Amino acid sequence: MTTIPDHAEADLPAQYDPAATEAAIYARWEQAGCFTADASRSMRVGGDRHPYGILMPPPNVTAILHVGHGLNSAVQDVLIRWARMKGMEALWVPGTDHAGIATQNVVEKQLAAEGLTRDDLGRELFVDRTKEFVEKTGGVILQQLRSIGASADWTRAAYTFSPELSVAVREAFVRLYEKKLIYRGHRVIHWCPRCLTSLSDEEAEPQETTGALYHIAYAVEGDSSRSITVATTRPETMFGDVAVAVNPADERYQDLVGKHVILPLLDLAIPVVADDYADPAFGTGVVKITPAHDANDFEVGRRHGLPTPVVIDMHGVMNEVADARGRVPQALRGVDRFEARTQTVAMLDAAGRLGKKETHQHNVRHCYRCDTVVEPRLSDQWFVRMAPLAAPALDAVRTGRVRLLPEKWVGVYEHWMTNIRDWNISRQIWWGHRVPIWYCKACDAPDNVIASREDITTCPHCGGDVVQDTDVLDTWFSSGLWPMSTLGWPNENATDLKAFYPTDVLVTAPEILFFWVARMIVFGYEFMGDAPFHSVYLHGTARDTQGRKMSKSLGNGIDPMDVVHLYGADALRYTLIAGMGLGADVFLDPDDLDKSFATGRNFATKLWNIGRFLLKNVGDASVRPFEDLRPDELGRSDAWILARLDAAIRECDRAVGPIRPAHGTWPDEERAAGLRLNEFAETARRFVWNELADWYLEASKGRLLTPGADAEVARSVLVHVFDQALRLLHPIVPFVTEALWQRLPGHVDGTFLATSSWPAARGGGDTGADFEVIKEIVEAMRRVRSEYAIAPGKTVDAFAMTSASVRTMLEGESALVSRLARTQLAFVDAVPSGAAANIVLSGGTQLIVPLAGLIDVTKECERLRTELANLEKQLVALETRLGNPGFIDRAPANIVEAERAKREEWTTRAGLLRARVEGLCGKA
RNA sequence: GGGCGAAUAGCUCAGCUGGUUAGAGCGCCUGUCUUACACACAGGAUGUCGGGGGUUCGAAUCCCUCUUCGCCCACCA
Repeated sequence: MTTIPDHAEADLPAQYDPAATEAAIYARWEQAGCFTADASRSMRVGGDRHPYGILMPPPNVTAILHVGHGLNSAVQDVLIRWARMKGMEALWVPGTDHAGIATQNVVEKQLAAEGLTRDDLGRELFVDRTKEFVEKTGGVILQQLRSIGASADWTRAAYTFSPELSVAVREAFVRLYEKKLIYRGHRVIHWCPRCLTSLSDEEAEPQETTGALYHIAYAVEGDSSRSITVATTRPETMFGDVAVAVNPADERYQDLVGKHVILPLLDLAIPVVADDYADPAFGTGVVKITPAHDANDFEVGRRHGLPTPVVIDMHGVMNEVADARGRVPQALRGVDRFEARTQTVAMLDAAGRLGKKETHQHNVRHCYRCDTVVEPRLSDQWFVRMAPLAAPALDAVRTGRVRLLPEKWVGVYEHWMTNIRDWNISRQIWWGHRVPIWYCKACDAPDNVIASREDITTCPHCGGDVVQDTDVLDTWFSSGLWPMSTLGWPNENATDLKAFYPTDVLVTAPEILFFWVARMIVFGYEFMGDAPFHSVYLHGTARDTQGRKMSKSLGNGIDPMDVVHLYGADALRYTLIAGMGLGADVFLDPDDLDKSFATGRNFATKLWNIGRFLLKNVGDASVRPFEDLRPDELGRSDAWILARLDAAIRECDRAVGPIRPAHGTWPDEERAAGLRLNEFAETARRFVWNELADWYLEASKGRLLTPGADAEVARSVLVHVFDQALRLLHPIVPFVTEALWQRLPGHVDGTFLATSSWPAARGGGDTGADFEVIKEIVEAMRRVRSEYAIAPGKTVDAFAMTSASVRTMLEGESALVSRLARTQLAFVDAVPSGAAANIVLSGGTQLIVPLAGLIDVTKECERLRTELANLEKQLVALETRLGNPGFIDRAPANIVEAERAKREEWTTRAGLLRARVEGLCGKA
């Protein structure tokens, strides 16, 4: 570990070495408690500061950091560091998710490697083993987050399966149950035959699949000459058929309604029912009804009072599971569903019942955790009644209590919320919060189902034995409570809860808008009576150069830790933040990290070198306090850089945006304001690099080398401006800025940039216009030098023809012009004769550069003529506009005024240019 | 099938409620080891703002339409 001297000598390496500094800096931040929020300082509990809270989307406890986490955390860290510097009591709650199915799958894989299954261990041992695994290797990601600089409050790290959070889960479940918002339902749900659990609608992901549509002929009972044909993609489910349905309006089949058809292979008579569900336009217009294996068929079956034979078991294997005696042919029993499909088709073919087979594009749902094809299955599950809960959550977004950014997600959210379906929250796995429901074996009254906040062993009604429901809850049920449970809910008097709920911004990926975000809002209203946050920042995805999502399976991912080791956390953060528009994807090349992260790495190095320059040229002798400088002491470049700093501060503030809605709800004009972190990064970069480094530093070199009062002013301004720049950049690149800030002259031991204040614009004062003129001359002269390929070492003479005031000013800065553009500036009252380049600057100043021996007159004339032609073309367009009566009448006065002023300037410029062309090249 | 969004420089994107000669980063070209930085400095080139139509004094910006991509939702067996 390297220690950081407070006032380092100037012999720092030319290249920033993040590895040597980052870990040490982070350790010092953490030791000093920089990131630990003090709830008592929140205004909500009588403190002196506005609270500002962010809740980390808890990564899976088994996860290791990938670039998506990096991106997500970088955004949050920029915001929380910014809020902290803004003087708010900033709390970023980190934590992990026990991730039910995902974690269970990992442990099952380990067991499989040992030749074991979870059943070999039994429930209790399996849960113990998983717990042990999680304790030992879980939470690695939280450590990794430190190395990318995440300034979370680790003293409050939470875990969705901790004892505290388990209390919250039970409380929420029981309350909802008591309000009859949780109920047990017997219906067809999505079942993963590999994970052996049910899934919510959101967890069963549709994938576009090319399948086959098989036509099967069902003979009409009592009329062997007639048959009707059904079309199905899953022929193996035919053994569970209890009817065929036709549309009541479909004339083709009207006479068959009420009659029976013979189910092939089984010779079973099943009724023909009329139901609107059958679409006359699809396939043959006849649909087979398999209530136990299709959610829609289940509804049809219910409407018509049909039985529900189950012919596929929990493993996705054909079997007579329930109400299905004699329905599965002997040959198919115990056969996997896909193999059974092939065999069924062959059997139908042999029986002469198979019609055509068409290829068919359709969506097949897959398990979001293991990608197995989901099987619709009839079973008993716990559901949350969503419609009443969704209403306030929908309203929150509509009224602006909660804003979603980018706003395109609002429509998606509203659509989902208005068509919301009940949420299946029970899972038939072992790793998770056990459903807090017990069944009494003995008594029936009032019913035998007991929901309890405490574990119970006996029935509160009859004292008999009870057994707990074996299901666990959907992992998203506990995540949905995250904003409350991490702050102490259900203890409504918990200080953190009072101090920080509701929080401010939630940063996450749009993929989990419904899984997580919507449910947090729902629970927030149900249990706390308010939304958990006022802004949702939905960021994009990390993609490779071909636009593919980075993923483990494709092997196109980038390990953020590699980037940290190679270029540092700041390089990673800056590259991600600067490259990511609001909601836009980030494109990186996993095969060329050097190129991908050059932006951030180069920027960190640039900052480092500005620091080196400062330390070398300013030294660590005491510096006049900036506040003591009088306006008349400031040089032209000082005034200019201070004005630019003010502008940069304002632009950064505007980019990050309003902290929170002023009155609880976002007004329309602020709904999309702020959180433009890429604009923030770009503005800060432009200021530091293109203004501070490229101009102010260059302008200060001469001054610093000449001891005296002006050098003291320059030292003071330079330190002040760099200090402010480091503050502006700290949220994005915390390490290098902290390392440099602590080396600034006057740094007080034990203080951190991380907990210092955000810059405020000073306002008023000199706008730095004088320096702009100098800048323009330097730029013009550099162009001339480049254009005419003048040797770099050679000094050029230039004559300026300008107003007396500008002339006086320029005379005072001739040394600067000389140094920056290697130009010897003199003044004339009239354009001298002879070959020369002539440049007209804004404000009418003319620069005449004699180029005897250097200039190619033909080329110069060519250039001037082109310039003149372009200008004249623009002027014509401008005249047309100004000559248009409609424009004068309708356009706002200030626009018209601006256009007139422009005409004036361009006309003058064109005149001068024309004269120059005539002088140099003769009449055209 | 329904809904939403996008199309601007070679690439990734800014361009806010219509109004300077449409911008940035990266890339590209030309010079330069100028005493903080070659991970740098200086200079430069590049766009019928997806096509067509309309509204307007004025359109990259608003409206319609077409084309092409993307996203979300959905029970079409």
